[in-house]
Amino acid sequence: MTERRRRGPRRALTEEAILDAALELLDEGGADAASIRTIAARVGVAPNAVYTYFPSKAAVLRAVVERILGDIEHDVAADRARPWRERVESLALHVRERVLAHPAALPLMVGGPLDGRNALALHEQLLDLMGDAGLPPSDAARAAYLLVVYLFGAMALNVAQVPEPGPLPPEAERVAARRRRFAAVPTESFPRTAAAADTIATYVTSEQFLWGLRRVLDGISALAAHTATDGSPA
Amino acid sequence: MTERRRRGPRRALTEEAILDAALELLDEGGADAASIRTIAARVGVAPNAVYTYFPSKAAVLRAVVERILGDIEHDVAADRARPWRERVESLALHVRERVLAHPAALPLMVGGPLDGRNALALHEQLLDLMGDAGLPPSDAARAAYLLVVYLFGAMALNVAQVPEPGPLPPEAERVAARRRRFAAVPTESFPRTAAAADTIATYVTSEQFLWGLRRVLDGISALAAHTATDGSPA
DNA sequence: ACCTGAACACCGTTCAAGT
DNA sequence: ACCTGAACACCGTTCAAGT
Repeated sequence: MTERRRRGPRRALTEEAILDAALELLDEGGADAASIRTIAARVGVAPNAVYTYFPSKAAVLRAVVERILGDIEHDVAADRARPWRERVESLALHVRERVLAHPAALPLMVGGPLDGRNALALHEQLLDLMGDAGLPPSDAARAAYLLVVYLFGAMALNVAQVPEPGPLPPEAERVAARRRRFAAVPTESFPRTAAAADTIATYVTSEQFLWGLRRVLDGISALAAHTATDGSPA
Repeated sequence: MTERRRRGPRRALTEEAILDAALELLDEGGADAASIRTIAARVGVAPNAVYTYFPSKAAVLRAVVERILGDIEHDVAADRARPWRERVESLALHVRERVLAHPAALPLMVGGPLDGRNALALHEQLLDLMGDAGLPPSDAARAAYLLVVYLFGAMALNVAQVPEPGPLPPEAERVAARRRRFAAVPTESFPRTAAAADTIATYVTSEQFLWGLRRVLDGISALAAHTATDGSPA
C-alpha cells in the first residue's frame, strides 16, 4: 500500500479529477457539454488519456451517477424512534435535494440500470424502511421499488420541464414558466386541463412531490394495515 | 386548400415517411441508430433534406414521441359504467403495452416536456378519471400527475434494465437476467437486498407494474374517501 | 503505466447551388 | 418549394509511438 506517485510528469490524472470535471461540465452545460474531449481539456490532458482510467464514455457517466448518489446521507432516515412515514419523507426530500442539484444527471439515472453500490445502498435503506412499516419481505421489496419509481420518475419529469442547461431556476420561476405555457392550452380541445392550469403549473414544486409521495405512502400503509389484520407475520 | 403536389421528382418526402423511418431505426437499433443521416438514407434522400420538414433532430424526435402517444386508444377507459379504478388500470396497461413496444423512445419521453397534443390528451383523460373518482379539481390534477409520474417512471426504469437495443425480450427472459445479476449482490453489504433477490428480479414484470399502480390508486382512494367524509363537493 | 499525435468513422447543421 | 454536394465544427474511440 505504499502508493508511489508523481515522479516526473506521469500521473497527471486521477479518476476523481475526471469525475469532478465531468460533473462540473454536466452541471454547467448539460449532457452535450460533457464530452470526452471537453472533460479531457478541463483536466488539461489529451482526449484519449481518459481511456487509461475508464473504458468508455458510458463508464464515466455511470461513475458520475454513482458519485451523485454517494452524496446521499444515510442517517436522515436512520432514527428508528421516528415513525417510518416521517423517515421516508425525510429521506425522499433529502434525495430530491441532492439529485436535483445535478439536473442533467437525471436522464442518465433513469436511462440506465441503477445498480451501482450507492444505488443499492439506497434500495437497501428503502427495504429497511418498508420492513419497519410492517410489510412482509416480498411486499417490502415491491414497495421499495414503488418508491424508487416514484422518486426517480418525479425527479426526471421535474427536470424535463426545463429546456435550458445549467442549474435549475428557483421554484417560483419554474412555476411561472409553466403557468405561461399552460395558459395557452386550448379550452375546446382540453377543457379539464385548461381549467386546472393553475394547479398544473405547480407540478414541478417540492410540495407536489411530497403530496404524491404521501398518496403512495397511504397506499403502502393500507397494505401494511391489511397485513396486520390478516395476522401475517410482521 | 387545393394542395398541389408531385409535378416531377420533387416531393420525394413526407413528414410521415421521415417519422416512420425514424421510429423503425429507433426500434431496431436504439437511440444511436436513429441519426439524421441514417433516417435520410432510409427514405432515400440526402441528410439535409430532412431539414425541409423539421427544424432540428430534436424536433424529429419530439414528433416521434407524439406519434407513439397517438397509438394510445382513448376508449379503453371511456366506459363510465365501469368503476374508475378498473378504468385506470385498463388505461395504464394499455399505455404500457403501446409504449414499451418502442423501448428506445422512453428516454425521450421522460427527458422532455410531454406537452404535445397526444400527451395532453392522455393527461386530459387522467384528469377526467380522477374527477370520476370523486376528487375536487385541484386534487384531481395532482392525482393525474401522480399517475403520469408513476406510469412513465415505471416504464422508463423497466426499459433501463435492458442494455441491448431492439425490442424488449420476453418478460421471463428479463426476469431471469435480473435474477442472475442480483444473485451476485454481496450479502454482507446489502443483506436485505440479497435476501429479497427473487422478488427484486420481478420488478420488471407487468405484475409489479400493476401492483405498484394499485398502491397508488389505494392512496388516491383514501383521499377521495376522506374528501367525501369531509363533505366537500364532488 | 501513462500520456500524446494522428487518424478513422461518424455526428448535426449550414450554405450555396440547382430544378 | 424542395432537394443536393460540399463543407464546418464537432463527436467517441483506436492505434502506434514516446517516456
